[in-house]
Amino acid sequence: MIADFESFKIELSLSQTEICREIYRANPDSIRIKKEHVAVPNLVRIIDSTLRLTRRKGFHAMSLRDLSADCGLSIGGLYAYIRNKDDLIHLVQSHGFLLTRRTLAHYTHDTPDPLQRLLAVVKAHVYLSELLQPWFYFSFMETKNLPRRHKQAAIAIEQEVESVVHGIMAEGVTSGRFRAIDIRLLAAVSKAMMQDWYLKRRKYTNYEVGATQYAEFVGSVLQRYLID
Amino acid sequence: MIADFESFKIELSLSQTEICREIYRANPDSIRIKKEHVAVPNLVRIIDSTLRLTRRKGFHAMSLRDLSADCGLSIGGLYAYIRNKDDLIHLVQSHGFLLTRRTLAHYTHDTPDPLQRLLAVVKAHVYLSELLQPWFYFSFMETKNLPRRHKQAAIAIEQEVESVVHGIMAEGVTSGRFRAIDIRLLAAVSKAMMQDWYLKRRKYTNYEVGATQYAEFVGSVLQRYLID
DNA sequence: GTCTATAGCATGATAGAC
DNA sequence: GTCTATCATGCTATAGAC
Repeated sequence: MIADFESFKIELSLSQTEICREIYRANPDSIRIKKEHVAVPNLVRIIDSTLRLTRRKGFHAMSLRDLSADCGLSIGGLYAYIRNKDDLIHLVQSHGFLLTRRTLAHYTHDTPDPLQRLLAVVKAHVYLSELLQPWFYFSFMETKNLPRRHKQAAIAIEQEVESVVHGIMAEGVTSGRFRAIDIRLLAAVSKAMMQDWYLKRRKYTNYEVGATQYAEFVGSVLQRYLID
Repeated sequence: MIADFESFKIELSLSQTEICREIYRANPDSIRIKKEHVAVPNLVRIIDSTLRLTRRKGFHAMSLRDLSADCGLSIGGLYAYIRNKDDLIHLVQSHGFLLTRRTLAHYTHDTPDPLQRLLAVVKAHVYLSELLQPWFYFSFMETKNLPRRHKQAAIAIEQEVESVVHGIMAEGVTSGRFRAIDIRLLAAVSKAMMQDWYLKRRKYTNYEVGATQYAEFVGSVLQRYLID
C-alpha cells in the first residue's frame, strides 16, 4: 500500500545524482571520463538538458550545439561522455528502465488482495511518472525513432507494465473476486489511462488535478468495472 | 447510431483522391500547379509518402530527398507543391481536421439519448481513427514540433473532441440518467482510451481485437461507470 | 578533461534547362 | 510541369592545443 506522494518520493530516493552514478558505472564504453566525481555532475546536466531540449523540438531536431550550450559543456567536451548522438538516447533510457522495474516489483510483492494490489500499481505508476515525467515523455515519443536494440527494450518495458496489471486482474478473476470479463483489453486501457498522466501533463495541471486524485480516479473506474 | 464499420466507411466516402482535391483547392498559395488533374494524383502520393516516412523516423528525420524518392517526384518537382518543408505539415494536417470535425458533428446530432450518443461518438472516433490511422498518429506525434499556428490548431481539435464527450456526459448527469461523478476526468480518460486505438494499433492487431470490439469495450467501461 | 577550430557531409532550397 | 545541377547552411564528429 502506498501512503501518499511525499512518502513515495522519499522512499524512492530519486536523487538525480545517485541515478547518474549508476548510469556512469553501467556505461564505461561510452563515458571515457575516469574520475567519477567529475563525470557524474556533468552527466546530470547532460541528461537534464537532453530531456528539456527534446521535449521542445524532438530528439532529432535537437542539435548537439544546442545541447552543449544548454548543459555548459563544449561540443568537444560532450563527446567525452558519448561516442555519438545515439549514445545519448541510451544514457537517458537506462535509468528510466531501472527505476520502473524496481518500483513495480516493489509494489506488487507485499499486498495479497488483488484489488488493493491493482490500485497500488496504478498509484505507483502515476507517482513514478509524475517524478520522472520528462523521462516518460521522452521514452514514449522517441521510442519509434530508436535503433532496433533500444526500441525493443523500450517496447519490452511497456509490455512488462501491462503484464503486471494483466496478471493481477487474472488472479482476481480466478479467485472469483473480479467479474469474468475481457481482462486483456482492460489491462490495455488501464495502461492507456496511466500513460495519459504524463503525455498530457499540462492539461491536468490546468484542470487542477493532482497525481493522487488522478490515480484514485483511474482506480475507481477499474474497480467499478471489475467488481459487481 | 452507427451500424457497422463498413457502412461507416462508405458513408464517409473517404476516397483519398477526393480529400486531396479539397486540399488542392484550399491551398493555392503553396501549390503552384494549375491543372487539377495533374496536381491531385501527385498530392495523394506526396501526402501518403509523408505519412509513411514520418511514421518510421519522425518528421524532422525525414529528408526531402527521402520523400522525393518515395513519392516519385524529383526534389524540384516537389517544390511546386510546397514552399518549404513546413507546408507539408499543413497539407497533411488540414484534411484530418476537416474530417474529424465533419464526422463528430454528424454523429452527435441525431441521437437524443445521452448514453447512446456517447457510445456513438466513441465508436465514430474509433472508426475514424481506424480509417485515418496514419494521419492520427502523425498528428499526435508531431504536434509538439509544429510552428505555433499549426500547433494551436492541433491542440484545439483535440480539445474539441474532449468537449463533445464532456458535453454529452454533462447532459446525462443533469437529466439524472448518469451518476453525478467527476465528468471532466472521465471525459479526459475517455479520450485517452480512444487515442490508444491509433497510438498502439499494432498491439491490438496482435491481440486480434477489431475496431468494433474495441469501441464497444470502451463504451462498456464508460457505461458501467456512469450508470448504477 | 575540456576547450577551440575545422573537416566532411547531408540537408533545405533555388536556378535554369527541357 | 518536371527535371538536373548547384548553392549556402547547419549538422555530427574529430584533431590538436591547453
